[in-house]
Amino acid sequence: MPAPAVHPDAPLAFASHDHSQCLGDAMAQAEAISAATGARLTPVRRRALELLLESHRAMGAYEVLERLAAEGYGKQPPVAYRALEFLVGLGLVHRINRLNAFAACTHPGQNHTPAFLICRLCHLVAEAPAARARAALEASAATSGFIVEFASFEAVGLCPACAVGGDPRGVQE
Amino acid sequence: MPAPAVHPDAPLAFASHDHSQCLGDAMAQAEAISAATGARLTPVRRRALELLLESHRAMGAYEVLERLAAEGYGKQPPVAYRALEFLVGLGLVHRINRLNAFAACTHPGQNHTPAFLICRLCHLVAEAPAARARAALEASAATSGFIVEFASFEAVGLCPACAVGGDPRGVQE
DNA sequence: CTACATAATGTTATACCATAACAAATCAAG
DNA sequence: CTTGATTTGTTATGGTATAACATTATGTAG
Repeated sequence: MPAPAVHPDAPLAFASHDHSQCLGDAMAQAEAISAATGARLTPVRRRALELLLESHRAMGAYEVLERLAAEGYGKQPPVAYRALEFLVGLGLVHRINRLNAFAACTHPGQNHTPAFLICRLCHLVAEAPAARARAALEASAATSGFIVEFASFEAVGLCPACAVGGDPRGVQE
Repeated sequence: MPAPAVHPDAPLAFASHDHSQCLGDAMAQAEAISAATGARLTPVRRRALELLLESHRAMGAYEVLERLAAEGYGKQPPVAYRALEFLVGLGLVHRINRLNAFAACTHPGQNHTPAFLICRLCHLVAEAPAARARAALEASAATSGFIVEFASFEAVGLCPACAVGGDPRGVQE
């Protein structure tokens, strides 16, 4: 799929909330997790995470790169991809395959299997708990002897706001 | 050929089975679905589907293209992408986002929400029933007022064969 | 403190995935 | 047969991602 079909100002969560606090919390969590695992949350990595947390939406790697470059970091793709890879490895950021994009985890540290809810109209993306879905998937997989190591759940549909607003013709899924 | 008597909701790829029959059945289904919807299952489209059915794996668009080109069809990307798009539209082929690849549906025509089980060692892909997982996801989404229209379930792990063979150091993906 | 090993950053170059836009061929219907 | 829509094919381009290597920073053992 082409470019970030990600809406410029689409927040990551549907509900309004204290944004600066959720950012602070997440960064504190990131610090803690990094420290606990001995991983180094270097300036680029930290900044990449902040960018994702601030925007509260899914961003393409090149979009992250653009912002990092503007702040004096490297200007080539690997700069962004490596920072994102690091963050994904620590569970601080999730990759959304359907969008070829990345989003900061809204509740890192917790043992969770996230599901992503992608609104096809406003492109808002939210993270929902998927523990039960994962259990069901694992059960289904076990029937054929398959062992699930990683599972991704991505849903396309209508967020609360767009659902009430009617359906101004499909943007497709 | 009439609708197949059986297509138990079980992943075919991992189990041994009469491959030529499963291919034949699927092609018959494809014919039927095309006819029913007035869609034209032209030679390129038909061949693209056969290629996917034969390999029983997910294939990238360029891999499909390569094979089509070798058989005298067009040599440019849109040739493959258009055939695949057509097949996806009819539900005969699924797109696997995680792999940026496509796999033939193992039981087309049936109303199903598929989950893809991707072996990280041998790269075989099986389709497993995900009705319960979908129900769980919908329930979770409903909590935040989100309406699920399309859901994708993709699991990476070990297929039965690779699981017993031990873990020969990740071919990973 | 120095020297070494390791990890992180940055670069260039390239590969892979996907689509837009247009021309030619094909087909279905009147 | 002619018309209009669909399909196939092309060229060209754009978005996504990684390999490979040079340089710099960091941590650690001596």
